[in-house]
Amino acid sequence: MTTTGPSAYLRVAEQIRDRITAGEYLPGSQLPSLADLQEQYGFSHGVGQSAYRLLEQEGVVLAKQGRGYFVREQAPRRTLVRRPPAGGKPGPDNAFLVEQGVDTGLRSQSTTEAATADIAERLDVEAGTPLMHTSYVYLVDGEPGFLADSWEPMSVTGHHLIVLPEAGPHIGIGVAARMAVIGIEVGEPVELVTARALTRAEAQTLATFPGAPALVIHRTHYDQATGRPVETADLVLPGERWSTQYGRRPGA
Amino acid sequence: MTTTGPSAYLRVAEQIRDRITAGEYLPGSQLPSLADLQEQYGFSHGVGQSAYRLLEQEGVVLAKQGRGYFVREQAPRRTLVRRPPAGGKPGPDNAFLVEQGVDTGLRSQSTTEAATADIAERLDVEAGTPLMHTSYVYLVDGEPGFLADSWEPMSVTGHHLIVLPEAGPHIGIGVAARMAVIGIEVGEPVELVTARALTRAEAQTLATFPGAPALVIHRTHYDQATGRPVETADLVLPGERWSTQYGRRPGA
DNA sequence: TCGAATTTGTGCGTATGTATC
DNA sequence: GGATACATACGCACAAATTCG
Repeated sequence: MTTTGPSAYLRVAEQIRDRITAGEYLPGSQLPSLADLQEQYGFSHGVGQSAYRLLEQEGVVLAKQGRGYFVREQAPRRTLVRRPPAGGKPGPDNAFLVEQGVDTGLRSQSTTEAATADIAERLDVEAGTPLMHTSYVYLVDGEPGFLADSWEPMSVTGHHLIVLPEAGPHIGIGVAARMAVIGIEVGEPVELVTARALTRAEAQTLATFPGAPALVIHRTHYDQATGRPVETADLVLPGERWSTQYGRRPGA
Repeated sequence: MTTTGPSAYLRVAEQIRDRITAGEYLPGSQLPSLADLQEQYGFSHGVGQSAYRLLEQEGVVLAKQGRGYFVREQAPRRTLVRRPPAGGKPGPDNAFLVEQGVDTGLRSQSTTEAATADIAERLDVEAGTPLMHTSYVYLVDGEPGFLADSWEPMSVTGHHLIVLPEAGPHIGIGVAARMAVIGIEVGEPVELVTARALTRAEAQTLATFPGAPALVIHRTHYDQATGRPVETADLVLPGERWSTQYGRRPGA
């Protein structure tokens, strides 16, 4: 072909997109494999891959390595409430989802590590200070919903049973309650909220595409008596599926 | 090659990144061209391009077609404080920037329009209700910093001098103060925060690229006496340059 | 004004790696 | 283990932007 129209992968992408919006391919169903496209259009499989990657970035299809490409079904957007009702005590991050009757779960893994410069500054300690680092995957309806990473200085919790946030008798009760067990009263956390693109690894566990906009919350809890930080965490929420709420409607 | 180390473009990227962080390449200076890299490392120019593209996604370098690659000089990230000190009255959106000594400005434009379904729901009115819609561009150091769009039912402010938020004697004092003028006491606003990609138009006025992750805040003010919403707004902040803070460190 | 040289961007084929069934 | 599927790396040709003579 000498016609110098839009390039091959764009034409392929458009045809597939049209078929999806026309309802020819239904949400959740499998799309033609790269080999199918190669046979159908005559281009190398890289063309089909470029087309699918474009549609993936548009949020239209989902790639599963070793299985195939699928029409994406969009989950409803959920809201994470970041402030308890006036006078209430803050619970774990998924407390208000549970309240709303959403089925939630949790996977976590703890390791000890040395503080990076970034985390050291947030916890007001020297870089290299020993920390307990816990990674969480919050599940919603059995699927990964959002991620969290928490860091606590070993000097705060190291000598107590609660040193492992998600083991022993104090599972899933939230930072404030865990700290209360060892006599530390924490106030309302300070939250720094920003937006960035998801990394490849994050996108994989969250079943989205790399580069998707995400809400990132840097949360720090302070000891109310001394004013010193006792815990800091990063919450990573895919922007497409989540919003977070600060404040409550009066009378509601 | 049977050595299965990290791939070529990752090694190249790491070396360049190290040189930048070591200060060998200074912010704003030009980096080796793809041809230079090709000669230096012996790979095809695609390897160098992949390396630079990775560094570009990390925000470390900036590509200018036809000119070369440059070490990026990053504007400092600014923080928008979304809660006043305890006991204080909320001011306009840029109040805390002014407090921090940042040079801010404002461009705005008001029109009357009918409520869309989306905005009608947020303001608890019928779709089609007449609204005053005001678009803001907040300037920081003379450059567009973030965007805001505000909607108020004409039934609330229409008979008063304050009907135009940014004209007359009540310019730039914030929603709470303006509403106080007509005898309406508003409480702390409810803010729904999410992340999405910037549209082409937004990216243009904010001097970023379309698709860049942005923080979007849906803010609603309620009349404390009646509980009814009196104003709602969308704040759009490029994620790369902004974070928003909720809560304050105790004692700070 | 124009064209050549230089620089980055895009499209696409091929080989190889890795996950799934 | 083998077949199938997607992912990554990389080379090359050509396109587009910039600069300069």
